[in-house]
Amino acid sequence: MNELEDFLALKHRFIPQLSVDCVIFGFHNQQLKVLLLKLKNLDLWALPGGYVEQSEGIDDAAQRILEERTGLRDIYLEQFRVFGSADRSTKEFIQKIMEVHHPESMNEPWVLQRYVSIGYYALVDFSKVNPTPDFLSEYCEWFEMKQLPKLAFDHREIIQKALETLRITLDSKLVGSNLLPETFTMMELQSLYETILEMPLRRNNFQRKMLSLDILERIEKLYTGAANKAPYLYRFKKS
Amino acid sequence: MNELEDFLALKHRFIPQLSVDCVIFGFHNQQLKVLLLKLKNLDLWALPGGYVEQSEGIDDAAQRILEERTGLRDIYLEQFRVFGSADRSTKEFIQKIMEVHHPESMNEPWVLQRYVSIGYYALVDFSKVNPTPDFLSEYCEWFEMKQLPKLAFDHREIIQKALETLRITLDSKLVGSNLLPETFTMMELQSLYETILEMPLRRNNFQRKMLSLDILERIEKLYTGAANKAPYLYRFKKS
DNA sequence: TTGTTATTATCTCATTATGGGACAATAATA
DNA sequence: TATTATTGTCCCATAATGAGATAATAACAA
Repeated sequence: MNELEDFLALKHRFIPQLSVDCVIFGFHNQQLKVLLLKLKNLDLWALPGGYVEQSEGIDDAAQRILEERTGLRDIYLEQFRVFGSADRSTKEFIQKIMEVHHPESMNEPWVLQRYVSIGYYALVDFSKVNPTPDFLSEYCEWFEMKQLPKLAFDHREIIQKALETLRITLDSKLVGSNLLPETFTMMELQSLYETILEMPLRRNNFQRKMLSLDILERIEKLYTGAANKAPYLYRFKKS
Repeated sequence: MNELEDFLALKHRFIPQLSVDCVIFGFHNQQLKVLLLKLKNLDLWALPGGYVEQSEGIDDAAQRILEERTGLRDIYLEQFRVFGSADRSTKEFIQKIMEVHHPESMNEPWVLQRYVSIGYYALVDFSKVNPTPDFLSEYCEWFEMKQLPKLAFDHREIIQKALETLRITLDSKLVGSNLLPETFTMMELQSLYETILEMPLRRNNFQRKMLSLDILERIEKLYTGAANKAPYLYRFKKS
């Protein structure tokens, strides 16, 4: 547990009582997924998160945390809300975690304090992510939004709010260019929208709308071997 | 300066390095206004702000700050962004303030530290506000958005971001019911929208849109004494 | 009383956007 | 060569929006 001791020793490096939590969205097999960490010795999962260094901007802190968990740089990132109700991180809960990990540090006031957490959501290309646990966790895995495991603190609420924000900004933020691979079919783009919005869309009208935005380039056809007309591949115009 | 000493003595009451800044919008004489504080002994104005108590939710802290500056309770409030770049509050700047106020406290590390600030915007009925300075300020006054004075820190940027957020959420948030008095004419509502959006709107189409939302109740006519047709008064339906 | 004037409240019509069905094109397979 | 499962378009009814035109009316002037 040397890592943990180092961590506690370095407390002056960080802004106290302030954390950053990241909801990392990916899209795979027609489903929206979230990257989560399994906490060591506990039957609980948590969002990738961390603290803000004294000389570090909050967006930089989020990018650093994201890079550590995914291996990716310059990820698409949006601050969406601060979670700071008085009762969100109960001492009892943190205490439970600390007992298992490091009984001596139970009285360490720093980790038992109440935290205000800045919520970010990130959009990543699922296929490019290399999930990496941190020193508090054993695994780092993707979960379907529909089948989230038991989550620590108010992390379920944070994920929910992130999704709501994503829905609202879906049209204005060109979400597809971050969640899909370089090239994709119109059907894949549509099913991404359908998954996020949780509602069916009409093929014809969706295509009309997307093409009218003038943000897509049509590339060659994709021959999948299926017994039907081959769909076009698209990519987002870079501008 | 006893108040200031009390304030510094009570530092353990608050979450360190975290502040709340409120952009309080009002509407008067067809103009959008912001409530600002004149800092004592400095040619600078600042947003109403404060700190979060250890046992207080961040929204509660914002409401408390708002009540202290306006005398109003249960104000309409939205969290809109966190300002936390590494260089936003330079030590030099705070030091300048402290020199004037209280030379002994210059070395007080607490107030010289870097701050992360949660930005809220509030919508209030201009006519009901009783502007009240805090212990760091001499005056508390309304300013037109178009004629802001010299502002401390990054407060001009904070105000700008608040206005942008207000514009984007204008349609979904029924802004009028918070910025206008109980009853108002359609023209007043329209000029509120025009002021926020900074663009002219057409009378006929604006009225059609507003009435179609089914959120307004038409009351009696307003006889102003002007030599023309008297406009109807409206109020927002309560539901 | 009877215009006159400045607004306010509606109406109308063209244009654009959206919802929803229909149909032709086509890649593999029978 | 016909069949099948999709994909890419087209068309039309309806709804929303932009923009001008017209009617109503409160005070005032003649």
